[in-house]
Amino acid sequence: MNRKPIKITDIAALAGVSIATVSRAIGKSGPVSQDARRRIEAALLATGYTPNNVGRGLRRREARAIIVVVPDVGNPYFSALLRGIEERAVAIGYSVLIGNGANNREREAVYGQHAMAGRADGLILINGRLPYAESVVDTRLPPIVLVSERIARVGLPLVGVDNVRAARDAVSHLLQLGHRRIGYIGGTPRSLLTADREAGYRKALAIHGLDIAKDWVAYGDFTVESGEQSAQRLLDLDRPPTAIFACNDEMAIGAISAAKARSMRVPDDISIVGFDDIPFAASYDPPLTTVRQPFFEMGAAAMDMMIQLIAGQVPARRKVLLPTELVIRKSASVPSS
Amino acid sequence: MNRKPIKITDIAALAGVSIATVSRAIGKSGPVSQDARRRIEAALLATGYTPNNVGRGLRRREARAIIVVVPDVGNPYFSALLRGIEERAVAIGYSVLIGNGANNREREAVYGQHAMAGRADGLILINGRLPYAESVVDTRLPPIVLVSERIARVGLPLVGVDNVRAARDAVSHLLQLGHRRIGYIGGTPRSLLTADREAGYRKALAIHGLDIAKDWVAYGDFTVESGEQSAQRLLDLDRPPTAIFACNDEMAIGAISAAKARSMRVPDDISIVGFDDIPFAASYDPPLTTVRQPFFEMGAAAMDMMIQLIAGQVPARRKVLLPTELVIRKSASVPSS
DNA sequence: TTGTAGGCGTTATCAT
DNA sequence: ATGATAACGCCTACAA
Repeated sequence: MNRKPIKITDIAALAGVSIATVSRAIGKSGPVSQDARRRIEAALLATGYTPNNVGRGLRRREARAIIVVVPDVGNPYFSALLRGIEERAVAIGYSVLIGNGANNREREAVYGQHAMAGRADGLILINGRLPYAESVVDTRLPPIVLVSERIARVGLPLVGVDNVRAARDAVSHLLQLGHRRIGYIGGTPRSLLTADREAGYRKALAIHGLDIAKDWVAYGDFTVESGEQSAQRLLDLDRPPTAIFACNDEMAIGAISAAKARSMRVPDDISIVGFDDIPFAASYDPPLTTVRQPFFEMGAAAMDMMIQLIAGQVPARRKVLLPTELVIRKSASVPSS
Repeated sequence: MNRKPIKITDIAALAGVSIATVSRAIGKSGPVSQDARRRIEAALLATGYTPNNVGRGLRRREARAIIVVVPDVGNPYFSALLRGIEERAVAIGYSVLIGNGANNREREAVYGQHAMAGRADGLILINGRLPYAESVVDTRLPPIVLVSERIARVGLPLVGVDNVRAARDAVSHLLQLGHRRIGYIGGTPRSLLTADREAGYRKALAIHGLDIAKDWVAYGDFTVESGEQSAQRLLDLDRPPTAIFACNDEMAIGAISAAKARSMRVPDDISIVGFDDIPFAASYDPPLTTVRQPFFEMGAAAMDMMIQLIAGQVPARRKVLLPTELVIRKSASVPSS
């Protein structure tokens, strides 16, 4: 219990030099004689000294940490993103603080506070919502980078994918397989993700000159259960779709459940395509055909952008769109009818 | 880009008092007159001032943050754990730094360094491995709490479950259903988790006076693929087991895949039980019968213990074992043969 | 090449 | 009840 940290003074005493020299030696921030350097390094080794981050941070006016606010750490979708961020952060000696928004505005606001209290030098938001009143935007906040979901009306730097295009490609795949009646399951209607992917869906059908029955579009809330329920609605129609494009993999899995529950085979009786390619997509039965988002790369790109921003540089692009890839597995095939 | 933080001096000037009084007012650490308090609060409101965490940390010699080292943030298993930790941490104004060990000793060591650099007041380890040489244990490190996996030979405080007992209960369930030939798929052989759960498996069979054929035990590495391969080995036996208990859900899912691949029906032709109850266990086909670990509660308990440790208190118990629960879904039933 | 000293923003001690 | 002032651990002019 009686931890007593080693301080720069201890090293200085051991090496028989001043703390300034030690600091210069450690930070390579100034000239140090061979002789002094040798003795300092010996002391360093003997003690295992590591500079105190708090003292250093105070002096340098930085925290060397960033906060990542996610809507819910429970979502597997974020883990690869976090890995990407973490990978880059660690490389330059930054820490990643995880902020679990818990889908809750107040909880998210806590991290805005933390940022303003100097706990972090930057904020990466993965939830499409600002953790503070918009009025504060330009004053006491560190740099902010958005990932995945843009925020309406706010021109913040963003790393994401082209959702419209990706959705269009996924639905085009279904069309090429021969489907003509294709349903869409969106997430929460207000989400821009839902809207963008729906736009892509509509565009693909429009290109083929196909009309969309109003009944073919249903909205859930990104959960497996909501996907199940939405699919039930679509399947209950008089002329149900022969294929469904779901806005994320969880809902696609829910849709498959719903189909199986009424003894339909996937993909023989109905084709289903998801979005994200979460870790479990490949292990599901049938393995999910889905749009892969390059989560790791997105996280890395976001952190790279953040590093530039923190350094006071203007990033090359304020909007980085990474390519998606349609991963064709077994949940979609030619229509039977 | 020209953020200029508000400092305590600004508040003092605005309120017409000394910084000492402001500090007392904010921290409720001393007497402040009604009048002064009113003026200070007005200034606080007007500026939106938040005390700088770094300055405070330096003075108070604390970081008000803890580091959680996980083997791989990509694993869904950890997310609920993180939520539990985060929930408690946030309640007392602590930050959670996430340390992605990436199953890599060097990467893990980084977080030991961070801790020693005063970046965090505590270390929660979820990987059964120390992020530093054992020789440093008692010197410059903050309090440590282990979660889930104990570390051999090191008497650190632990929050987990009774793996032996939980595994025994799961296998007993299989026995009660009527199975007599039961296989076990473990994780990496060196892992204590693997060993403990295997011990429970053996104990259950021993109680029933059943012998275990050497071939019935296979080891993977906790991944879906390894579960698939291990199950193939078991299924290839002349007299294959009628049921398999897998050390975690991923491997159980892999085992189900393997069974399906050879046109066996689960649970009709073979019963499979997992461990963990990860989010996807319920959505799989068939929904997985598994041992639920109370991850959220484990995280919360670990953080509670950490809070005590940081406060210099001796925790009530150095080893907290939380109850597991066998969740009976559809992947195990009475044997057909 | 080296050391002294001031300051980063806050809290705590000690007079007043 | 209040206000100077001295730390906290580190870095960096500046002087030597």
